[in-house]
Amino acid sequence: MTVRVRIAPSPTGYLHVGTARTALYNFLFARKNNGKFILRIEDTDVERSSKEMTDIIIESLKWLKLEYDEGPFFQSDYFSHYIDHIPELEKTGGIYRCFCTHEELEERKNKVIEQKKAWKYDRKCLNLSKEEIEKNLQEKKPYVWRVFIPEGKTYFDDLIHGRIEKDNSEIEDFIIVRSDNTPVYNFAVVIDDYRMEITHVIRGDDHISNTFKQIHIYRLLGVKPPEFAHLPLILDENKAKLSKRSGTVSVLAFRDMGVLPEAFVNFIALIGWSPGDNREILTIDEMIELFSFDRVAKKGGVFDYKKLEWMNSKYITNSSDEKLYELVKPFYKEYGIDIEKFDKEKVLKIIFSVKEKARYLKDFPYLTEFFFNDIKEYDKKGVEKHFVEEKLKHLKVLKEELKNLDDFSEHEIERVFKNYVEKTGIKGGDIIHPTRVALSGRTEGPSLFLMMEILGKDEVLKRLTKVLESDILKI
RNA sequence: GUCUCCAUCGUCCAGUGGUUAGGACACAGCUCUUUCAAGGCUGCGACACGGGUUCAACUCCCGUUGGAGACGCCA
Repeated sequence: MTVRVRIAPSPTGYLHVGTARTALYNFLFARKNNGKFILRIEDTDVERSSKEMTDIIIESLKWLKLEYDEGPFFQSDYFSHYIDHIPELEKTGGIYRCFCTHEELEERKNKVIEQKKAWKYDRKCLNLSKEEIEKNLQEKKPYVWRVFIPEGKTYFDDLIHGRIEKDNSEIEDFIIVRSDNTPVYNFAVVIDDYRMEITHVIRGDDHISNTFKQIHIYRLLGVKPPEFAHLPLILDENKAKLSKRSGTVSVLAFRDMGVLPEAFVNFIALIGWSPGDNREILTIDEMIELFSFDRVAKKGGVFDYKKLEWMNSKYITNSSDEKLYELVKPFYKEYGIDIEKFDKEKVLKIIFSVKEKARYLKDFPYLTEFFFNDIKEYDKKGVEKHFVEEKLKHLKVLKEELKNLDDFSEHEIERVFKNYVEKTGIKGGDIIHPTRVALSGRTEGPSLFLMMEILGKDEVLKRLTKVLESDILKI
């Protein structure tokens, strides 16, 4: 039997980090087993669902490169299919009409809660006589369909947790069809998973309590339930379920701050799963190769932004300059720099010069701004510390030596500096720091000699002259 | 409150009866060096508690405590 799994987000918000990881594990499991990975949009809540959100989900999945084999399917396209199963379910005697109104329910519920007891539907409509039902129907009283839960125990063997069991007395006669004749989630899921021949339901463990209910629907349908794998949740720093309140949870927000999709996928894969050894950096193919449910943790894991940052910086340094060039382009644009207007070879060198320092793609423009624009202001502390008479006088001499340098390359420049230091006996820093501030306005940045090579002889001399002849000295 | 799930460094993972309990992030320090959010090295730091089972428990069982999740005509 071919493995068929699905990711079933509801388009009521952005694609959540947790949903992304669930999608990833589904994807890995499908690829590992040569199965199919299917996208199904759970939009039975018509009021809260929207087209825009659906597009965002698809875009997010695309960005993560979690390509689905089938879909997207929309539950709203199948409303009638779900309801079609009602007569057959009714025949089993396992479901019944409930005419209780919200108000009645609320009232009875409050009474029970006042007594500090757990509320469960009290089955008021379970034993309605045929006549009463007919009468209600005649009066066009709205009703919902509920599933009758018999005595006994409900259990399933979870691929991650092992057997999970619950006494049926803890499960209420839940609703599967609303009074407006639309299916409620638990019902739609079962019908869809059945209809789509889903073999493995891989989802967050916040669905465990739903699973018990769904098993009863399968029972009434006379269908064997799929395998279940309930993933531990992703937590925030307070160890609560990661939610909008916790901070950034939208997958696209990570893209927009310059996280590489490969880094993101690698990072979330490792929350709740391990390749079996101490590897941290893995390609998607390695993950597919190594994926298995017995390497999935039972315990929820905290989303550690610092580690994501570290991992992203690793991926950035390991990316080629050419690839980075394309990735970084929009971030420069947003910063007001059109890198395409500059010599590409030069830009590639610029990217190379800082890629080990960047944590996010969005760091690049700031880190390299002085290559593209004139220096607007010099770091105050740097000026105080390095633009002092005795250091600048060396700078003046050095400038002349640089002027005579024909091969303005990193190594030749370095040689000039080394020679000068040797000749005069001053410390390297005494000349290097002032130069850096003069050329970039900053006290930190890429390797100085490489920076000078990239800037080019003319620009270097120009910037040095500007400092040496300006009134910065008189501060 | 009821039910369910869970429990190794601050965090993410290894460890499946006998280990000096391992790696990574973070943190601290040292170092390299021309700076740095980079590199290198070192350090700090955990088996929640109590009972069993066993020659032997971080590992198995039970309980306690703690945490989380679910308790919608939401998904």
